[in-house]
Amino acid sequence: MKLEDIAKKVGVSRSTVSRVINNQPYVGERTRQRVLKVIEQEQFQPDPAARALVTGRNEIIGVAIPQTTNVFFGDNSYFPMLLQGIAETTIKRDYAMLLWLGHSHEERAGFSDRVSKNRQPDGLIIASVTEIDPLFSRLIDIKRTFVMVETPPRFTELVNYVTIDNIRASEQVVEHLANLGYRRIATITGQLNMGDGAERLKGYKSGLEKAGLPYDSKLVYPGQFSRDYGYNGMKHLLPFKPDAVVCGGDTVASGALEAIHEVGLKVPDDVALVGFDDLDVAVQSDPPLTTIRHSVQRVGEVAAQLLIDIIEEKVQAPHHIVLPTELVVRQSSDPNALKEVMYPVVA
Amino acid sequence: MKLEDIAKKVGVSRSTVSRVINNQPYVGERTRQRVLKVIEQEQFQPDPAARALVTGRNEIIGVAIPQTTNVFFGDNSYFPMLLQGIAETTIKRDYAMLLWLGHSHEERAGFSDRVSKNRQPDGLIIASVTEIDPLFSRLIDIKRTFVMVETPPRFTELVNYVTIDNIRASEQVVEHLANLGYRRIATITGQLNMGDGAERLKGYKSGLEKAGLPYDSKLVYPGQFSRDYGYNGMKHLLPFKPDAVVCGGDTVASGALEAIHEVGLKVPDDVALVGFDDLDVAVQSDPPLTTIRHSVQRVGEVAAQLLIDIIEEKVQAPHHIVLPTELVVRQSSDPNALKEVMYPVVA
DNA sequence: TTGTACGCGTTATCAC
DNA sequence: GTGATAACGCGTACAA
Repeated sequence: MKLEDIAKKVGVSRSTVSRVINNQPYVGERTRQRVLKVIEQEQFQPDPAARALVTGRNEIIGVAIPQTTNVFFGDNSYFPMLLQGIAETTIKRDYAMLLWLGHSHEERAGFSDRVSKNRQPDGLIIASVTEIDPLFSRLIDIKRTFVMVETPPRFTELVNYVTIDNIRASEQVVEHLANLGYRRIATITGQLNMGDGAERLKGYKSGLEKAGLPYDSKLVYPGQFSRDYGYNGMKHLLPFKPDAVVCGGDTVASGALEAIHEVGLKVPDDVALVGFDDLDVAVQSDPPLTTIRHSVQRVGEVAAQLLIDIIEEKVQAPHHIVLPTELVVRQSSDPNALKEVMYPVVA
Repeated sequence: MKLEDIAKKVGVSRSTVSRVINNQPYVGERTRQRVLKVIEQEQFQPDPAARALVTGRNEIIGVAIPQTTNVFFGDNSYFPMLLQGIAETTIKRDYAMLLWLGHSHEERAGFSDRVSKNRQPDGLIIASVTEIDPLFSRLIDIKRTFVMVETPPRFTELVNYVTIDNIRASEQVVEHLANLGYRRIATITGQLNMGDGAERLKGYKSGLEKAGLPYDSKLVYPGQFSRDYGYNGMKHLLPFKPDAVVCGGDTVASGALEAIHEVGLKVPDDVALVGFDDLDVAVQSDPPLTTIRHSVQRVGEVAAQLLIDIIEEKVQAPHHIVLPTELVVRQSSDPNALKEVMYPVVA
């Protein structure tokens, strides 16, 4: 079935049918109805390739995640949630979503090539990009439309991005701990060549400053967003006797917790612990983790909205969006925090 | 830049350039080299839309996951791994991957519509489909090329699929427990209207039979692949005094473990516990879970290979592939099982 | 071995 | 309001 077949069936020309399909004016109401009826009858859908050839658009957005090893598998709910958010928007706006995943045993250049050479998507969302990622500069070079999740490593002003307020959130964490009387506040960071990791450290520092506490580099362990970095980081920090540890992520904190328990110390009595992201593991930990809650799903949703708006020229690029966060206090920092129920009880 | 521009630059015709690009014969070696050089210089890539219009192919495979609430977020590493496996193959075969995620607050019909009406992908992989899913029948109706992950709910013989040997695996679990002397072996199943869930129950039953143990419906709790179903299921089973529980998945088992601990019983002393899938949670549990190991990633990889082979007519449909599994014995069923090290130790 | 000419299904641009 | 016709960029028989 093609446009012309429909036209013949209705007794009008191709152009009229095309107008109806694309909701264009200059079609009589009666004609429009007759056309719509036949389209419905025949379950007709215009050929996307033919349409793309002439319009230059595919109604597809691409999503590229270069770092699967750390992000995809480490924080194992970050990624599905981001995708879910993006999907939410693509459904609403009637787009499809093309996905690229980086490979551990593949050079960055290869990934960058695959993604940037493919012209099928009308624009891209890229996440978890490090400072040195070639994809980033490449996309800028070839002037591809894209939106970053997290703050861009460079050209910050020129690039479209959606992120959460990492700096403010970390400041809040430090403030919370300082208010509870903690004085030797250490940190195990996330990956520092990524936007989120770097900003959370930045917030930790400015938080200390605002609280009037000294900054001590011995209390800073540069890590990555994974459980084993948390474990190793904590082992490293323990000799320096921190009374509280701010972690770059909840999985990091869960590793740190393991290390603390291993040496027989208690949380929060001996050491307070704070995560970031409010993943499942934060609630499932014993004790549950104080953390920063934010909606990864919402970030994905908004990033996709922004990208599509840019593609359809509804907003002007560059555009920056910073989404809010919320401090969630649990027992890992405050023994008096409200307890939450974990599972539904049997009736 | 189009085909013709390259042709002009080299001083040959469009067709010659096209032949070079598509590795066709009847091009002089000298000419071929000259063309390749200019293509390289200009970083030329043929317009995918134009190409698709004439070939009818896009080099895109679609991936559809209707059930995000349970599968996507519940078993939070199942999904990323499946995608990672599919991605592995698409990279190798030079395909791209179009992703559809179902929405909790969307009727199944809507999802089914979106996926089946989109003609961009050359074929589809569908996962986690229940018996009643309209997508399944729809795809058959419109004769779309697709490969299922898990055993299809109906028309099993006619549908392409890749799955693991769930039945044999469950039998092995029961055999293992019976050998250790357990006699009242209960089960908390996965979702029974999905292939994996149903087959694992089937294997549990035939396993009992082979072990010469009686089947008791009181010892079967029909659940879903999630932690709270495990918790509730275990609460329900406890009054019937099982001495071992076979769970439909590791997350289910981890919920069951919680319930067992809550009433002050010990694993495996009072009740043995076995999971399925060998997710991270299986190792992280205390005690670590005996489980069935299989590679979800491999399933994805093979499913994509099969699909692309079918698209390119390298194999004939329908085609069925069953991948092997491995029983991993840990402390949750056998106190004498070897202990594994969880984290790398600080140097 | 190379070039010519046509077709793929749609949208855009004109006339009517 | 409606209909003819020219693009869009590429693959491919067929002719040279």
